Amino acid sequence: MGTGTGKQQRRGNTRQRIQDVALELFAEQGYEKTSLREIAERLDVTKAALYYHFKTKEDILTSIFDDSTRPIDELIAWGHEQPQPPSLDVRKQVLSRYSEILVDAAPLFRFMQENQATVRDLKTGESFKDRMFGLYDILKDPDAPMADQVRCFSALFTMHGGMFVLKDIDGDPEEKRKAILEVAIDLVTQAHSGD
Amino acid sequence: MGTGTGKQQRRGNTRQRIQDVALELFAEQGYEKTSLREIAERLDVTKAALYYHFKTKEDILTSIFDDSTRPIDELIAWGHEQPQPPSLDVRKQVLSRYSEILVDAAPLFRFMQENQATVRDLKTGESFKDRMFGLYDILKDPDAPMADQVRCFSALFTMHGGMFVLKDIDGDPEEKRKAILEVAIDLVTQAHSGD
Amino acid sequence: MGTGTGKQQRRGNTRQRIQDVALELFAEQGYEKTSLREIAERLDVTKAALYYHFKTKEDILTSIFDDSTRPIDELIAWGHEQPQPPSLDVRKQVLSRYSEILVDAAPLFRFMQENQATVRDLKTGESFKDRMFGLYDILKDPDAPMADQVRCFSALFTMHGGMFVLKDIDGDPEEKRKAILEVAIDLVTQAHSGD
Amino acid sequence: MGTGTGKQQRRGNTRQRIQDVALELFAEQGYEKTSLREIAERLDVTKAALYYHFKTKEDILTSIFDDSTRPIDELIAWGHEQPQPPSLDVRKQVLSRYSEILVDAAPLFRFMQENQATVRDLKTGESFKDRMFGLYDILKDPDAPMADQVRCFSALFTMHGGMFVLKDIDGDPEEKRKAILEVAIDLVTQAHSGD
DNA sequence: CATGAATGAGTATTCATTCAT
DNA sequence: CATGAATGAATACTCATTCAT
Repeated sequence: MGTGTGKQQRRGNTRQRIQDVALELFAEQGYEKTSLREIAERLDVTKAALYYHFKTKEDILTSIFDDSTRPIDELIAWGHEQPQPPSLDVRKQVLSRYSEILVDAAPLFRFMQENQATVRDLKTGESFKDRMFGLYDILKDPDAPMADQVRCFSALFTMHGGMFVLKDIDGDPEEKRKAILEVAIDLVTQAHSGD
Repeated sequence: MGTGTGKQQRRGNTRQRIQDVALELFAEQGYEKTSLREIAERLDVTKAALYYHFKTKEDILTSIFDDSTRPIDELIAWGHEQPQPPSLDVRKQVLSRYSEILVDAAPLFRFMQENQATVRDLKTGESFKDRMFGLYDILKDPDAPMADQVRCFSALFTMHGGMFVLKDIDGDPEEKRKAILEVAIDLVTQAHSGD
Repeated sequence: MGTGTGKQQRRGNTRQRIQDVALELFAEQGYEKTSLREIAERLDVTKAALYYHFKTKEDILTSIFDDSTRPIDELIAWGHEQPQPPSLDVRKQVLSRYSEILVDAAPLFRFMQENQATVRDLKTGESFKDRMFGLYDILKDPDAPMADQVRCFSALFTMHGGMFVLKDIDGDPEEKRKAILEVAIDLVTQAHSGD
Repeated sequence: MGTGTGKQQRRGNTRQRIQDVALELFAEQGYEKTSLREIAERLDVTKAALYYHFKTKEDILTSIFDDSTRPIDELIAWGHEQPQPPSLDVRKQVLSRYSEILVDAAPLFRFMQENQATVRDLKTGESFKDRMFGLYDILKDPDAPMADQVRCFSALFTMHGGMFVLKDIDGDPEEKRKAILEVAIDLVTQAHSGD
């Protein structure tokens, strides 16, 4: 049998490999600056092979996005089943679960964050925005004072920003994640007690 | 005769007009997706004319950045003159002044935020990052617990994010700015009291 | 159970179906602009399947052409058996029979007419031209004055052109065909009486 | 001074040269099969140079067409000033003038004739068709019997077809043109006397 | 101060074709 | 009988940049 490496082993999983390499390069260099030539070369296939698996460049991105995004959709769906306005506990849970999702989908989120301008007029961009507001919808209490609404947004931003800036900072990743989550939870807690 | 509008009036300030139009387009569509042809066309000059005023495309961006960024440099310089670790009052003042700077330089910041991937390997990108860490350096207390450090970062992020997300939200701009500033100040205050 | 429509029913006649769809698309959009992907998709088979039935794209066209063209070959063969120069009656019969052939093979002829440039350096193109001159050979009298030779060509052209332009014009198709045939016969009649 | 050949001399007339070479190649090989690379190579410039002068490939064709087509527009305009239905003399003059126009614009017309399928969904195709019907409108008498209407169309077709088929035939070009014109005039004369 | 003309390197995308299964 | 996966070569088009005038 023998687990052949190289050209042999890669049958059937080309589609997946394209997505992996593409996301890696998109995150590293940006969407516009990553050419299909580059992706193809790194996979050691021709550009045309990419077009066998995906209809367009945008389609590659979309497919990655749709696959990684399911957990968030589930979280949003769960949130919408909860009573409105949300209890503090629901808010905390949302943040907590979101924090874990972010860790898994880190490269994609980093990409989204850093390529907003590019992605804005792609379908992917719209979906992303929708999801952000979807989360915000769950956290927010529309009757709360403005500062408390800001706090909810801020909690989300803290988590996003934190994920990617703190890598330039010393410390254990898991510990950092927890610190970030703590601050975010603090923010919604204050927003809640303001009621 | 007469002062004439249009082509006549725009003598001598072409350089400035290029910067204005360029920033507008960069912010609207992204740096990569904005071509020099587009900038030139909107100004009703030829592409070659742009090269009379600026050495490269990047140079246009750099020049805009350097011009709009001075107030931040001054703020950082002022901050560094203050004793370390910073008093709560200093922290508050930094955020407050930064908040005003952000309002004025909104398009540039929006651009920076949305084009990180692109701008990362431009000189401009480096400078921007330096400035962010410059501000953070002033706010932070290296001996504080991690959560408090996160709070300082979070304060900065809240301000950045707030500026651009809250435009999708109802309410008077100045009021929103104040709410954002309030939350940011709250964050550093808590960070401070943790000492 | 049941004779089943769709995929089931189409056994064995795939080759024919390819030809039909191909001709339809070739006529509609032109040979170059019709891709094998398009043909395959419309038939709900893969491109590779086309290659099971035909060696090349050109081969598809050639096969259609060869199949639809037999009646003309027979007409030409018949014409060549007649005494030279042809009697007026022979000429009339040739036109008359040709008129009917044209009706049946309309899509192919339309295609040929509209894709001359493309088809010129395909085998098919050569064959087509040969056949045109074959017909002309039967009609013409090499000793007649030039104007009469033109009339013979004109008769042929009238029939070709007529078929495809008159569809943009009101009136019953069969009536139009007859009017066209009448004019064509008139032309060869005049050519003949000039002798 | 010296009339430098080669790269020197060709300043200012590049646009014209592109049109010339393009028409030559379009007519020779067809529109689709002529690539911009080929045009550029034959002119010894880069592809990008073509794009300095024309916005798209189609634009090259359109520009050629618009330039060569003016005489026909004038002829149509003149025809529309004449009383309706047209006198026999007007009809003859239209054909006669059209015959001369065709000689001058021969390559373009040959191209149009041979690339109908391709050109159909280009602006140029529409314009061409419009012009054909424009001429037909002048010649036709809507109240005449169908056969006479066919004769008018036939006259036009005879001229078009004649131009390009007769080159495969022996004889002096000018003499052939006259024979063709004679047949065409005969056709409209008959159509007229049928009134 | 600016333009007209051009370039070289690149891009995403499409196509006819092949072949092992 | 047909497909899934891939290729090589091409295509139209765009862009930042240059330079003589």
